[in-house]
Amino acid sequence: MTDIPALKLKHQICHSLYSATNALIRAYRPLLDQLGLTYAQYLVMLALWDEDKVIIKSLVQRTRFDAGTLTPILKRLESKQLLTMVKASTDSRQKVIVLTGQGKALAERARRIPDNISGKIDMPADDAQQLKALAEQLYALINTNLTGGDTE
Amino acid sequence: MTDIPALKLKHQICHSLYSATNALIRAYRPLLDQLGLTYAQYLVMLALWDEDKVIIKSLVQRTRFDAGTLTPILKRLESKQLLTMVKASTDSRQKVIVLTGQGKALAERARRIPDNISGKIDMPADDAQQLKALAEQLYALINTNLTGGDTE
DNA sequence: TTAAAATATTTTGCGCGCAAAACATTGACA
DNA sequence: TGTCAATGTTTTGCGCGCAAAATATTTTAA
Repeated sequence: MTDIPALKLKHQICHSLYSATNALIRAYRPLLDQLGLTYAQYLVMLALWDEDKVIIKSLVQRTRFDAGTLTPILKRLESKQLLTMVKASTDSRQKVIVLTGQGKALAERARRIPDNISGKIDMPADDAQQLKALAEQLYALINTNLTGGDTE
Repeated sequence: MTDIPALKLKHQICHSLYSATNALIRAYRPLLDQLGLTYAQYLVMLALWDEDKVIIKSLVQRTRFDAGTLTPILKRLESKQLLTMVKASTDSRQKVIVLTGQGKALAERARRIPDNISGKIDMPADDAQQLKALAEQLYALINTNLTGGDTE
């Protein structure tokens, strides 16, 4: 058709990244279903298993979720009794996220997920690490050059 | 907290991939806004600029979108007068997607987007190519080992 | 001290992303 | 030839993802 090489779908990094990410989320789904979590909820729980009793702003930074995305996710996790949200005593604008016993206990059941996924996908460890490093690099580059001039 | 190294958010490839992909989509947004397209719509248009007059099933394969996702995207592109959907004469279950004049013309305006993005992000070409290759590899691995046994 | 700016979170509105179910049409084959 | 499975597409329902606006609270500074 309109033969502009740069516009070929096959040349787009974004398409490869996009479809790989979606495929990965799909691969997680059957495992996460067993924990009653979505992929996004799993990422939030990972962050909280690392460290809880944190304010939402901190979770926004660590999970890299948008605040407007995070709020309803936290509400759903709260309604599943995995965490509670309490007003901070020092600054009542803030809310502190605290894992419940159930929330902490879920980590044990999540334990086998990483190996399970690795086994399912079977990418050489070196390649996987490199993919991770390059994705991190891309993320960093985008968020550095973010405030560039309007490319009219 | 629950100190299970494999569950550390920082060790998750999936998180790096996920946040890089979302960041990339955000980076595209201001450019695509000028064309009146979303990111997903842009990927579909890329596929159609490569080749149109194809049935939806073919677009599902090439774009790697779910059929249930593609239908409403195509409807929106149709309502923007960029394409039409006509029943196939040979098999009336199928619908053929045909670009309109406007749809084809939009390729010209989209022409500068790839360079514009590259300039904005400024990742070394080698790294970008490797990232693409690894993402493709991951996609292929997931879709190969897809029908594995239920890892109970 | 009070008005205005800053900060933390929530809400709104729209467009995916996808599993599962529903529909429509065609093909197979008894 | 009629039934039934297969195929192509759409619908449904829910959960993000995110920009922009709204809300609540705190800080700043006049």
